[in-house]
Amino acid sequence: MTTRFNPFKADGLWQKAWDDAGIFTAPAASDPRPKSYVLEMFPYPSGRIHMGHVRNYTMGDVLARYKAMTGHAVLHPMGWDSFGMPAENAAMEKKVHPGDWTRSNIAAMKKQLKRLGLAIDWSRELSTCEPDYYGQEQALFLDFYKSGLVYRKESSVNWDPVDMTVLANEQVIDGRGWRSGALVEKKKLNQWFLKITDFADELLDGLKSLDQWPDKVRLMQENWIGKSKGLNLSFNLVGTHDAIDVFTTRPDTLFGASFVAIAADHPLAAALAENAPRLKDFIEDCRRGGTTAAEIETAEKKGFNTGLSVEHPLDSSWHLPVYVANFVLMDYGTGAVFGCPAHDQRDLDFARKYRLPVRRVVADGDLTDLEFEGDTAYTGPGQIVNSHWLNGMSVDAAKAAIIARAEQDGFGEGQTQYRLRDWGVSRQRYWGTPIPIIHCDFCGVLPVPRSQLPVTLPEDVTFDQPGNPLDRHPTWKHVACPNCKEPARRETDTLDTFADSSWYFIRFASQPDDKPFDREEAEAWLPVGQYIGGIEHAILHLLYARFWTRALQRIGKIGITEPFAALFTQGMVTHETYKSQDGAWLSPEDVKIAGDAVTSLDGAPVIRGRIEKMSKSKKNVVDPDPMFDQYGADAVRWFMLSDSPPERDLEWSESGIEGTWRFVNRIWRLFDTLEDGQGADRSVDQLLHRAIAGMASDIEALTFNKAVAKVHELVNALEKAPASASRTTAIRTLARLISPMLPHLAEEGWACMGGAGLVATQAWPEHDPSLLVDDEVTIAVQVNGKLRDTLTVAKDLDKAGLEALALASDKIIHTLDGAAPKKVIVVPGRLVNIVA
RNA sequence: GCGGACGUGGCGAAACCGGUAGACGCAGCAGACUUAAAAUCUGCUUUCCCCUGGAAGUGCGGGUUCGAGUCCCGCCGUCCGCACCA
Repeated sequence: MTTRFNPFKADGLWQKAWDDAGIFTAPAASDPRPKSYVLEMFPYPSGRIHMGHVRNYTMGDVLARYKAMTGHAVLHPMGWDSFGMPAENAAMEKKVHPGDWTRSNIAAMKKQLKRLGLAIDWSRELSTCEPDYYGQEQALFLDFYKSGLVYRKESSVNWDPVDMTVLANEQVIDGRGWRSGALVEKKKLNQWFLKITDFADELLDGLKSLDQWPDKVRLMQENWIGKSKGLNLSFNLVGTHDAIDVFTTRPDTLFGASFVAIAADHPLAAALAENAPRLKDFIEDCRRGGTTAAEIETAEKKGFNTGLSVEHPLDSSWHLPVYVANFVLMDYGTGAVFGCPAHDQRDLDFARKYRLPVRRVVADGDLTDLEFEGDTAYTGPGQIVNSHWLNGMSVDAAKAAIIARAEQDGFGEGQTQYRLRDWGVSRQRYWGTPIPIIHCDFCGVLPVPRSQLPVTLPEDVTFDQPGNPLDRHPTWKHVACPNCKEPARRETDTLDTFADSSWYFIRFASQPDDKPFDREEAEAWLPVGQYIGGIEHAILHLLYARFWTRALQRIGKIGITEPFAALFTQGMVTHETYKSQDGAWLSPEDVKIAGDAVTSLDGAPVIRGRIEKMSKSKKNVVDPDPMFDQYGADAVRWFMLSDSPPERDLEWSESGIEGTWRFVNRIWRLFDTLEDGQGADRSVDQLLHRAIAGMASDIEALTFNKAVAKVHELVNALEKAPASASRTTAIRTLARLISPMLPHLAEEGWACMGGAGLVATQAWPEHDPSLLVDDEVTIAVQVNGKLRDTLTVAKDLDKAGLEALALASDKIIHTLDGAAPKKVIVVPGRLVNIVA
């Protein structure tokens, strides 16, 4: 008699068995087996896990379990990225302490993750909001400080005057604070920076070595770093001894210059504005615009003629007007440009508007006239024209020639610019790592002595008024100066939470009490063998982590350069969205779907929205707990791995999970009704060994959907196969094959079939290569490239034999209808194509 | 605007180096078992036609090739990233 698989019993039972046996505890770094460090991006403890987490962690889990079965020493840890704003928002809204809120979220999510049956070494669990983690981060910060990788500088920030806080760019919506709705101001504050720009070239070059990263991510980082080579040159201001420094990547177009433009924030603009109210108004106008993408896109090129002129560096009698222009950025290059309208679209727009000369200096094909027609700048390659001694050169040769001349004559020098800026890490917030610095009126800025680390956050804080609770805490910031012992103040800024996630993978590999990590132990595990996470971290997190690792290398703390050898970015889990007539979002639990009609539970019509990433705000989230209750962990895991390629989005569907539940039970029936068969069945042997080989390569390539299909094929065949020793072996082996993906079912089946020990600790089965090839193959016979017949032949039948057989086929004779073949192409083992 | 990815049945997809398009799954249809339902099992399921067969077919239009979903050129569409970066 057959039974149904009972996940409610099996899940807990086997999870406990794994825990008791301690099989997921990573071995010591000295373990001689090849190391495999599998890591998924650690979660922010928002409260509940969602299907996106489930998908992410299931993928990593399959790989970790597979690696263990293939003889690797596996490190597969989990932790919590637990500092950050949501905890402070919760504190304001719900009057709970950020620490309490965070820790209870962690407890709830950990419970949910455990239900998934993940092969995680929980003994290495870490949480970035705990002093044993952030204290070590402070030690690293001080190491960087001592090595000159940290500095403090006045910098302008988005300031919300109502909440009295600094806002990140993404928190500024249409120029207003996302929470308060107040108009955001630019404010100058002293802020801490990490010198990521010191590593700009290395971070760029290093991308080349990351051949197991998606090209897309490497390209995004390359663009983000934004290296460009050009010339820094000076334009002397007519009638003064001052000059305007300009950066250009097109020095070859210098003879096409018709104006110089400076940014509204340029010091010269500010100086001129003091005596020119209209210029002052214009500068104000520039500052206001340009906060949103839409505004920038539609922004008109606008300028203000300062009345000043500069000398052309190659001809001092040639004077160019100086404008303040809204499209020139202060924080790129020198904050000033020269305009060559014929060969730059922005400059052309500007020149047409202010009726400035447009001189062609690069030939567009046969077009060499000095006067440039039209409103589309020519930015392509060509020969230099109308440029005196540069004429006839290519663009590249002219660039080199001008740079050489500039350096020789002293009006400029070749330079490389980066879009990348230093990493501002100061946050005027409570729930983050305190920056371990003391400000003394007499001794200046001093690091907190090592013996006083960690600098812990005070517990008794309030969130009932705006501003940083650390700053207004009655006692916390008041300390004695470590140098002169006079009263001094703690730094009240905390570190950007991206700092926390920039080294957690090192702390996972090695977590001594007295230092951030042990070098030898960390190097034994690192770099991470496979890192898995969302594409949304393609730039910031991954770039900061790469920087942090290099910084540690530079100061001699670690010997690795790149933290993540292989990166995989998985797709999102999506779900249809629903809205009621009055525009409120409805959760999938609140709607009924009957065919095309969707109604709420009480029958009111519902508007069907787009399929979108699951998010709380749109209520299209599906909580995994009820799924575990109904189907068990394995059906949920299986669904997450099925159908959609892992890098693509996966649409959650109720019918999909039901299908996986049925399949789980079909496998169970194979295990449950297994009987000892007699005799070999070569076709079953072949199927099994093909599945073994195919699944191994699919799992290694993370194409889990294909591995799933192979399990389906094997199971379909085994259900139909007559009893034989081969079938019995195949079903026993199946338990090992599914163990990475369906670990609970595999254990239950393994035990039910009398297997010794835990299937999770078994070796991945070896495949016999001789069983992967057939003795007979089916080959296609085409006439003029169209399939007309298929033949089943011995696999090594030679060309002549194939040709003869093909030409003898009734169907082919019929198709040819007496015509003589002009040519016959034979690909042994594949096809015969007859050209008639 | 710049950069990138993608486009295959009703749906999710597969197709390795250019060699039998649609494996596998979902949904659907028909049947078996059942008093009935659930569960399970069997079969069918790209479209069209003059249906023991044949034709067309991988967003559209061209090209290379004995042969193109796959390579090349040009469009169209969708999605993503960056965004006045000199």
